[in-house]
Amino acid sequence: MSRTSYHHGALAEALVDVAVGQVRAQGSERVTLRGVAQAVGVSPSAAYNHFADKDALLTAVALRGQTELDRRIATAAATGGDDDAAAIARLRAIATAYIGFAHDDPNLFRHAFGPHLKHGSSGPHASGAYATLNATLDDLDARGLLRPGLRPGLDLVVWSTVHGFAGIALDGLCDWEAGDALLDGMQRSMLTDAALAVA
Amino acid sequence: MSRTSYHHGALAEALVDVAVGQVRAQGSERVTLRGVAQAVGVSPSAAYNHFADKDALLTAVALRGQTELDRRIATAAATGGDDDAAAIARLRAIATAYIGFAHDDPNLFRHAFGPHLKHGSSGPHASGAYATLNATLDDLDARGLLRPGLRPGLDLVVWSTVHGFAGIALDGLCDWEAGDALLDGMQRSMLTDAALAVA
DNA sequence: GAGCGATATGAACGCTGTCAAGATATGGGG
DNA sequence: CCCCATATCTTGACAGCGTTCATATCGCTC
Repeated sequence: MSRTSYHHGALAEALVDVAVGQVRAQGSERVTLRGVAQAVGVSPSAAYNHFADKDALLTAVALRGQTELDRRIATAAATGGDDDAAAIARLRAIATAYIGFAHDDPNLFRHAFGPHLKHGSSGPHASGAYATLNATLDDLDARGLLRPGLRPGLDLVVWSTVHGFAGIALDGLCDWEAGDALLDGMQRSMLTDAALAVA
Repeated sequence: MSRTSYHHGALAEALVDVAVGQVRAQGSERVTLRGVAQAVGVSPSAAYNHFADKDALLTAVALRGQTELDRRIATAAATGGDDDAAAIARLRAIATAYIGFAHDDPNLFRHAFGPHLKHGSSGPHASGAYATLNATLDDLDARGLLRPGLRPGLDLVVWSTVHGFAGIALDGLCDWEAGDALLDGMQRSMLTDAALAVA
């Protein structure tokens, strides 16, 4: 960080920081390369020393969004004790965190998915959030809390359900309050009667 | 429809038609008011006699997408006979049609949801597709094919799951081929063992 | 200290959405 | 039958956008 204004020192990071803020505040569609550069206090063309084009910058923003989602999921999964009730609560907490991110940060969530995503590995989502969900479901299955035969493919079902609800609520097609009922319904469909009694 | 080129006669409809085509082909982000006008053979500002701005035109396109989705769902729901197996197959056909629309027409599907959607009624999706899904689930419940206690809220769960998978596959986060496994898992979680045997 | 690569600037280009003013077609009332 | 009010389309212009290119400046190495 130089005192002179000519060389910034960490322009790339600063640009992404500001861009994330503007995507959050205005939605990715309204974000302008020129506007981001001006907010950083730099000329528009300076950005091209660090990003190939505007899309590259927005891709970096999308990646930040994914990271933030992973962080929220990890935090949610790290709570509770070791008993069956805690295992069930953990799944619920993960799902709630996912929906909560979409609710708290709608513009960043929308941008984190969508065309700017880089699908490096074709496998279902190489991110940490998906691994966390898988581990949580494995735990539930090992405890015998999952209805028999349901575990295979359940990760994708749960992820789709939560992700789909986030999108639907985000589009104003249903109220966020319906999220609790959704998770209730999801749990009723996958847990054993004994597990439901514990939960 | 005049022979002279000055008055078009049905510009509004023509603009939406072309705009739908361009959204389909290039994605809504790349569609240009000027490009649409030129394709129709009209000056850019002519569009402002029929639409307040570009967003209004894109909203009309989104509505067309919703209509197309409704049409596909209705077609899928109109198949099969009156026995239990047909009722189950109907649910599957609806879900497959939903995912199929996203797969066949990714750009239009993406645009049909998202910021350009007009959420007139705050209730969950006033469209025909949602009513069709509800009726199908009611039918399954009346036949006793649904696990007890699952019906309330199941509409939102199923819709979220299918919609979420469409979005996930659309983003390249998992393969479209996983759709069958997803629907299998969904059915396993909601149908009775007897119903699964019939299916 | 000289020079060199990385980094930032400024002006320019073509494209975009949008608007105001003028031209033209259409349809209903004298 | 004609004429005018009105809806419709064109032309020309404006500001703002992403992007590029030539130029200027910094900071590091020899």
